[in-house]
Amino acid sequence: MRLIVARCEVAYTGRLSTRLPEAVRLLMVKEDGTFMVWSDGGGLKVKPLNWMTPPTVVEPDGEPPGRIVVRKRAGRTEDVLEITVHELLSDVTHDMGEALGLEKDGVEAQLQAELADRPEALGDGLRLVRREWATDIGPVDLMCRDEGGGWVAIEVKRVATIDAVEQLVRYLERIRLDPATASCTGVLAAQRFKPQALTLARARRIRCVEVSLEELRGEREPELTLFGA
Amino acid sequence: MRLIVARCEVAYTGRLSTRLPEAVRLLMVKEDGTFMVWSDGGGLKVKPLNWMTPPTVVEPDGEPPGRIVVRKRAGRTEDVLEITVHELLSDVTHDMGEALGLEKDGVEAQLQAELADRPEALGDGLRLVRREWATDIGPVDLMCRDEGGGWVAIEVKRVATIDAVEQLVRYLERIRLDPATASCTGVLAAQRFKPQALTLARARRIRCVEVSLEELRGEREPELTLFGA
DNA sequence: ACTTAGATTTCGCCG
DNA sequence: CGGCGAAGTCTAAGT
Repeated sequence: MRLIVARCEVAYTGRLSTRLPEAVRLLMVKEDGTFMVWSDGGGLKVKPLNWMTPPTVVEPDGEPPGRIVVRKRAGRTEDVLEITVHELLSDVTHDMGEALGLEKDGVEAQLQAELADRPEALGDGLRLVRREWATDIGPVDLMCRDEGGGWVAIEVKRVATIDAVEQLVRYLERIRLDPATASCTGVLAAQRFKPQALTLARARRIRCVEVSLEELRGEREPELTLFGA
Repeated sequence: MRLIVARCEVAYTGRLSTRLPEAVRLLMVKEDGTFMVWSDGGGLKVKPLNWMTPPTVVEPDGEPPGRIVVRKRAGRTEDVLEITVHELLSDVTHDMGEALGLEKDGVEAQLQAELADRPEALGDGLRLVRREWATDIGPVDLMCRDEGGGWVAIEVKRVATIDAVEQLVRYLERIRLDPATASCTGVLAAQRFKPQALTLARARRIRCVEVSLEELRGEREPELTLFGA
């Protein structure tokens, strides 16, 4: 990885056009060809001011002179990042070797897996029939049956937005076309609910259940929050 | 800005839990308190492996010893980034001073502005009534009237997805509740249309019009593409 | 190669 | 401060 600190201006043209006035910035060039421009503040926090993902071509390869140009083919057009260097303050390269990937735990997939193991957390007597139940517009996360044998389609989200409600409604439309599942009801399960989602869900007769990984894993008492009827 | 290169392991607990095995990585600490962990490759390109946005507390402040802990209050819980340093390879700080913001040109706001100036690009005789026409669930981008005086609600997107169609349909539902605009029709304008969006738009009787900034600005001939009827 | 959906999305705007 | 919607979203997975 190469780290260049320089007083410079930056111009980008591609999907849009941007310009950065002269200031001291960090130019970060990763081994894979990723190129990024960072400032110390300026509103953006975790996102670079400008960037280009591989495959990139950087000119020139050697000492940074007055100008660095990064290019990339993007369909029929070309993306160009043009850096005018006014003063070079630092230029170091570090060999960082191989890096193993990031292990994650707690994303939506885990939530779905836990709910598949304990569907009763979403309603008394619920039994799992299938994960990823196919419809012709995509799979519903969980398909269950309740105590009375009724079908229940379940959509799982980390954060439930208005779009999640619409998505489940679309699935239900399709599922109910089949006489065998014509009376299927819908449940939206999420760690967090946006108010608009709750409002729309009520109008669409979707039941909402707030869940948490800790509770599902039995680390906490299940203080189930049910919205709507 | 402080740049630390070190062989280290990283553990994060917060909204989820992650772990990074021992390897050489870049620790980037911005003046505003943003903390990031970078590797040279590893799949992720423009996103850090781990990060924490301000306000953060970093312990300790001085020389990085065997351990660096970054903390942040996040509602009722706490986010923690714990870095075990096995070997310090570099630790430099650069004063980057003030940096002016990024000037952008070509995003959705521009597209909406151009269409507000030339609504006829979306249909013969269209005249703008108001931008950001308010409904009780949010504003429609453009409200127009056609040659016959009929109302036309227009949603502008850079890329039109199925969600954009749903959004416009929700607006139309509300607009049509008012007898004065009960016959309002809908137009979805975008630079690019996803196939699913076109299919759903046809079913929902939303007209789709492909537009481009260049054409709207008169830099190219308007070779209008109309989808559906 | 293209499309779809999730993300510790991030980020800006407006209430 | 919190909700809402755009983003050069980015990224991974499926087709």
